[in-house]
Amino acid sequence: MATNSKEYDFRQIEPHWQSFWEKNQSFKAVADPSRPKYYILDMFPYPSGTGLHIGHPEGYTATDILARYKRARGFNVLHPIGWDAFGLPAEQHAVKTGTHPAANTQNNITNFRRQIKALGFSYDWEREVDTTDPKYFRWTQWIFLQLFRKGLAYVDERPVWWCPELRTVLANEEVVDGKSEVGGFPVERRNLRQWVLRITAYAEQLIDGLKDVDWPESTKRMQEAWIGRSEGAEVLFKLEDATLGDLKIFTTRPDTLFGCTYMVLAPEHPLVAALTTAAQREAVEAYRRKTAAKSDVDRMSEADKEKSGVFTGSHAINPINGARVPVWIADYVLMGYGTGAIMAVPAHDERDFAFAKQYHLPIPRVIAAADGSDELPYTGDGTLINSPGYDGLAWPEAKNKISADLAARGIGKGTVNYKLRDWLFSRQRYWGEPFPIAWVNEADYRTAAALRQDLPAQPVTFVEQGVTQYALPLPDAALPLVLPEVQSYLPSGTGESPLANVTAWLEIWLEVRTGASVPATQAKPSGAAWVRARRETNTMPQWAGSCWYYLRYLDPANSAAFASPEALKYWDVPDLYVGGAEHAVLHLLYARFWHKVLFDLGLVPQSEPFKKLFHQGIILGEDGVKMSKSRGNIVSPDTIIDSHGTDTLRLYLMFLGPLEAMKPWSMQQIEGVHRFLQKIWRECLDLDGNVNAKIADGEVDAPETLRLLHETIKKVGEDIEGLRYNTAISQMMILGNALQKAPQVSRGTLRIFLQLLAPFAPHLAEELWDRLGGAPSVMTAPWPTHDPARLAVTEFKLVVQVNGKHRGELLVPAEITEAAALALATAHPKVAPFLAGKPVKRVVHVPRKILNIVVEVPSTGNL
RNA sequence: GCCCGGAUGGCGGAAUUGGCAGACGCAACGGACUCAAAAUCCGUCGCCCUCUAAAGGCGUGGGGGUUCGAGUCCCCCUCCGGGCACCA
Repeated sequence: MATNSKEYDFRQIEPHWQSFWEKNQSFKAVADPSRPKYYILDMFPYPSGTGLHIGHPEGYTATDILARYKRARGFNVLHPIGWDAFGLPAEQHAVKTGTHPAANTQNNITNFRRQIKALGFSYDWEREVDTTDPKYFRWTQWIFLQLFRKGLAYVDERPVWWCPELRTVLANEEVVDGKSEVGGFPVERRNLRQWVLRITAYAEQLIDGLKDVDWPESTKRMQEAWIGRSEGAEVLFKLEDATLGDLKIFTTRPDTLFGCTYMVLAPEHPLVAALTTAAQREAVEAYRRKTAAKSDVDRMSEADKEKSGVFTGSHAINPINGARVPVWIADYVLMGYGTGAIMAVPAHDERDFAFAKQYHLPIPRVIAAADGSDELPYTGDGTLINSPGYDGLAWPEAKNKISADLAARGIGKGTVNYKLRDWLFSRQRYWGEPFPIAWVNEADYRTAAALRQDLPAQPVTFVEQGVTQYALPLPDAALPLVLPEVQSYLPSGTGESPLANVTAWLEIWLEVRTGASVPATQAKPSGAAWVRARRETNTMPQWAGSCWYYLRYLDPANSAAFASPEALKYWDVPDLYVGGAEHAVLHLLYARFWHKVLFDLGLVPQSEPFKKLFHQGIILGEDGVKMSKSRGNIVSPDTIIDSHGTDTLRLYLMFLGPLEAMKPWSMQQIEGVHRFLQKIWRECLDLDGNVNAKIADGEVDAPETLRLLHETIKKVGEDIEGLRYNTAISQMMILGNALQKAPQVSRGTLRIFLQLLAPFAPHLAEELWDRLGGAPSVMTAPWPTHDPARLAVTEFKLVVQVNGKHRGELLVPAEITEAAALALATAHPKVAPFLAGKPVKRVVHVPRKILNIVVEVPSTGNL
């Protein structure tokens, strides 16, 4: 039932149809194996306190248009939304105000939900997920336990940013120029106990899988570069002091082994102390202290500055030629990559070259440049020189041969290294998923191991003050482990999370089979399965909840599994995933990692989670720069919905330009699309709100109008499939203008027009569809199909060129021959003068497009 | 430094496999309607030359090339945006 508004009163019409959809559950998705499904996913938002940003509706409108279109094409569409609601801002707000972060989070969600509903998106609200809901994070914890059991989670000391003034750990992005972003206090590196996920075990699979997905090439390349696979060899160098064993290095260039004139160890390398001679000890120790005080960031920012390092006093033996080479330490070699030790070949490596110059080390050339140049360092192709036994070989050949020779001697083997590091998976925070882990002593762990089948093959341990602690997972039945109430959301002050202050929750008696617990201050319950335990105080990072939410949408209320096998099979993974390019690496890599683990465990049917990915572009402020509070150029969707309506906002966001482009907002341009919608309203209804008198039943449309209609059906459909909404809208404007100029329009034509418009401006389309006698909803009408016969033309405009220059046009029959066209062209009054007296050299005829007559140009002597 | 992406009127942008550059929209200008304004409708709208027009010339960041024909393909360069950055 439509409204009775006489003019385009979007303030009445839009809420009216939104409540119609809600009442009719128009977007509810029900699994139905007899129908083809289409799963279209948005990156779910973090519900911030500032509300929706104009960038949100850009991506969400794009997916909504496709969702509505696919429904009209007969697909069973799954289009869900939810909240990535754990996160730092809510926690900081809690620290400031003392209110529970959950309360603030729920307020923000309520506001986001209101804003998103006002935009008229066709989400199935019954599938809404909230990562902070224990019913949701129960399964986040459960998946973590699967990783834990598989040996993919471990505990290690890792350096983190610590701010003594704020008494808290800071994330990398909260540290700016060595100071805390909040307050500007100095920060330092501190080693703290951290959970780490073994994502490196999946490095190869994560690269391989990229071959099978339809993603932007740039995003695939970024992930590839992030994983950073490189093939090379590990080579053993004997140390001069044979009691110290061998020094293992990694190189991608074994062919340059003869050019090695020194070795470099990372300052943290375990052999450094033993290698350092008495004479060098003081200098080495000083250098190591200096390096330890620096962060990775400092080490990086000094990258382009001078190299630095210290000689250890010891020497190693080059296995290829027995040469005695000095061993140095330098911070340009990183302990975290390869073996933390390199052979330096200054002639053919920029970094080694800079270092050798600095410390006056020899730089012998062993690769002759292909172009004969003698500039150093030289890192290009060439053939070996100064390499007895290998001289004259091209370097790839030499690489193979030297590798093989070293392997035969048992002192080298081919290796693959990755830049990818294991994933630091814990935060010293309150507002995150608690780890379902309790720490126990060795004897109690043995007790548990005897009673349970679900512990990892190797126990996860951590040595604290000389005592080895064992990580005991809670049994599945004990999930979710919820956050305790705390007195203060401030960190503990020791670098541990606020959870470390909650003694009754933290120090417990634990029943190892059921996960039941009582505070340790109470008497120990009787029974051999009760042990003394301390809960894990870290919480999971915000990435955790977003790693698998697309699976929960399939079956959001399931309390027996994260999703049923039937739901996983029917809905499958998203057919399209739309979100910002800022998640190109982290979120999209982490989620792929989890999905592959679930696949290997037989818990999901496919090895990649996101078959097709698209990044919407950024919308800049009217001043052409990124929207920000400080610039005051932020546009709020609420304001525009109030002034122009959500249909106008949706249409304008899509009309701005290509979806993937970065483009500026313009308040003037939005008037254009608003006028277009008003024009359509007037085409359908007169000033009294009655059906426009020019609308007639029957065949009243001119043939050219019908052709345009069918061209538009074709183009709009194709453009929606290709996410080219800007050109789809411009085609609809062309048709709208033509209908306006026609003296009469058939009701059928107008109704098709409204169907095409419906995915873009659904409220207006519903209203006018109803007012023109359509029922019960424009969305239930099947998508129109174009009739190819209507597109046929009998004659067309042929462009005539002379020597490639446009000289005239001919209206000719569709199937004209080249000879006939040439005859017409030579007689053409605008063309003839350019042909007069000049012999025709050649004629190029592209049927239906162009006729180019190439003639001899008499030389004019001088130009 | 390395790897991507981009540059088209006053503005946002359009242009199958190379085939009428500037669709569509904004702004601007002229006209109709109106007492007037808004709204709406009709028209003009890349630059140069020209009284206007006809006709012509130039034109897709810059320079070269391939081609009957280049916004589109190739080489070099400038600027802008994004990512990575001592990974041996």
